[in-house]
Amino acid sequence: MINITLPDNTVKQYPKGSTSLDIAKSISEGLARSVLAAKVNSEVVDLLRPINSDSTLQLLTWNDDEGKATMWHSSAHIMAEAIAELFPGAKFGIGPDIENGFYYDIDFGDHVLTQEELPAIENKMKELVKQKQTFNRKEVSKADAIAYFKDKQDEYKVELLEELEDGNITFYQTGNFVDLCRGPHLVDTSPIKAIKLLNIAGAYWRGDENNKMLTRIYGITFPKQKELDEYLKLLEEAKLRDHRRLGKEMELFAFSQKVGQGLPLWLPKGAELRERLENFLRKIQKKAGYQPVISPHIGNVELYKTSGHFQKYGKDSFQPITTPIEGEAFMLKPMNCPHHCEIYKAKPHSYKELPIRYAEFGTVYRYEQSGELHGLTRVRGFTQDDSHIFCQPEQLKDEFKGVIDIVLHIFKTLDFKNYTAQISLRDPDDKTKYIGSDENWQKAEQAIIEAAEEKGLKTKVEVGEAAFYGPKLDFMVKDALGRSWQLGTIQVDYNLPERFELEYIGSDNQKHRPVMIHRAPFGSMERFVAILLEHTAGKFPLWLTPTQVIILPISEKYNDYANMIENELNEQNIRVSIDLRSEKTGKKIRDAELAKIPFMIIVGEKEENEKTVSVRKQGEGDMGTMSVNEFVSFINNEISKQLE
RNA sequence: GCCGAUGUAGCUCAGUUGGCAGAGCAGCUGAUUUGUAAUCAGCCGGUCGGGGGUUCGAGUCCCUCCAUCGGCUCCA
Repeated sequence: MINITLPDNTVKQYPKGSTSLDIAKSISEGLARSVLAAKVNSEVVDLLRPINSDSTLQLLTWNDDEGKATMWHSSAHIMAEAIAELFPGAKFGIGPDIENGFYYDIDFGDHVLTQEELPAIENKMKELVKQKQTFNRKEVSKADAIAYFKDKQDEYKVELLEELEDGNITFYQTGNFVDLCRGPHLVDTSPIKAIKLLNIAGAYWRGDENNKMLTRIYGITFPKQKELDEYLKLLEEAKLRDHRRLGKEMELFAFSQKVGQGLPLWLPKGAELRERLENFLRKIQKKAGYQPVISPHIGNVELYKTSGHFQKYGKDSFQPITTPIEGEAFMLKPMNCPHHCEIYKAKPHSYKELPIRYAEFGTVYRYEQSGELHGLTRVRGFTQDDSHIFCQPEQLKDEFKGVIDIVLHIFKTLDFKNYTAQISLRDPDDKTKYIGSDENWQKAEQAIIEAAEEKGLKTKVEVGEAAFYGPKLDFMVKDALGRSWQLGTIQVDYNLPERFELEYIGSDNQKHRPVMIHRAPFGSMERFVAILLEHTAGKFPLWLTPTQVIILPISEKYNDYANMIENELNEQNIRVSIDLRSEKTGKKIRDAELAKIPFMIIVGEKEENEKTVSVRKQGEGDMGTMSVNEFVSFINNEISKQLE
């Protein structure tokens, strides 16, 4: 007998060699039906894997991420099986589960798979699932495995196999389809009740753009049709929150083919909104001891050779502008740091001045690949809420923590709850991508890790994601469709101060090198506004939204009174508009609701006689009648609550 | 940049085997004077993404470029 410890710490005895499924059955039939995989001693395994020694066991169902992952991974196999039947000769790359579903990368040879063919694959999958096919695990030797896939002429699997260690290789078979796979998998296909193949995309084999591009098919499965329907509805609703759509509807920004792709045009309402965001941060920065600076939009190529950016990105930038006579070369500013370094150098500095914090809403231009451009989140011209902090080495950690505070304050004010704090470190195996000494990298990475830890941030470490001059702490936030975007960023840099030979005079009367922090709490105004749009579905907080109040007179008879209220609100710095059309009130309310204006003021005979206003809150309805003064203090109170 | 898809009025979308470019909303004008999510009528609005080709004739077929969308790659 062996002892099995369940999640609630109860210990039960089972015969040696019992499977997780046996144990599930012994607990309840219902559990046995819904269990998808098992976590035995923190390893997720097949339900049919025998357990031979005392273990902890967690039975994984659809409610566990690992349970979902197992089902989706198995679904990827079934999709591959369906494709192998429908498209003989198709070769298979990799087919993992992902956050929402699964994909498989497939080489269809000369055949170009179209969206129209997906239902046929889906139907085949449904057919296979109905057969209640089992997932049969088999351990194979490396030589046999390679021979099998060589025979099938599947060079992708052969390539994968050649990198695996012998004695560690397993196949999984469903029906006639055999796949190289570590597992785990479902016992059989019966939990898969609803299937949807979502889209087709190209993907480079092994993620390397020098390799062949395979066809990637994304799909998702659920244990209930209802859950699939709900998921598809969610995707539809996400489209309504797309910032590109909302930005157009709300007249915040636009693009023009004539101006050029990736070059956003801020419309009046968007420009004002952005200004409010900038002023919000300016106020915070002023309090935190930042000083504004301004630098030009172009800089001599020599500047970027000094910083190292030219060597690293010169080829992929907008190419230098050359002067007609002297032949000097200037680049469109792709980042602000080199300029700020030169501002620092404009005069000698004492240790008593440090930290020096230069801040600039700096517009930069980067030649992003055309396929990468995406609304306001990835553009070729954008404005960073940039700052560079120059400090003594011993001040670094406190400064870094101060910046974390600013980022968190902004996220809290704008209600970003689901962010990931990502520590991006250098890839120690590929140092060619980076500049600077090992010692400085070590110090910089240590500083970030410690500061994040001391601030109690839950962080995720990504190796190889650092900037070429230093490691960073990035705040990642998801858009409506779940795609992750970097907003705030804080970076430690020992390298640029060296390259620019920055100095300060220490208390010992000797020259010392400052450490530099690059930081942008919003990231860029463009991307931040985009993500904020998607999070709020265009219903910005009151302090930020373009129009706070709209006045709706019941009929033209009350236009004069409405105009009077408008003037009073204007004088109180409330952003107010007025709907003087000769439409019925219901129509005016509908339009104001759709325009996402937070408050409507409705005035007619009653209000004019009583010198009051009727207030309606967007999305909620009638709030009753009050005086103009009461309304103004109500609004101001709401705003100060949001900004505290 | 790569793979695939898409591009018709400001927006959402029709447009038959190639045969006179349409609707709703928005906008403008007028009527109406309205009480908490759509009043009625009329009018305006198009190089069918650009260019080239096939054809008696192209929104429709072919080529090419551009832009957009979904991914991949990249992201200072």
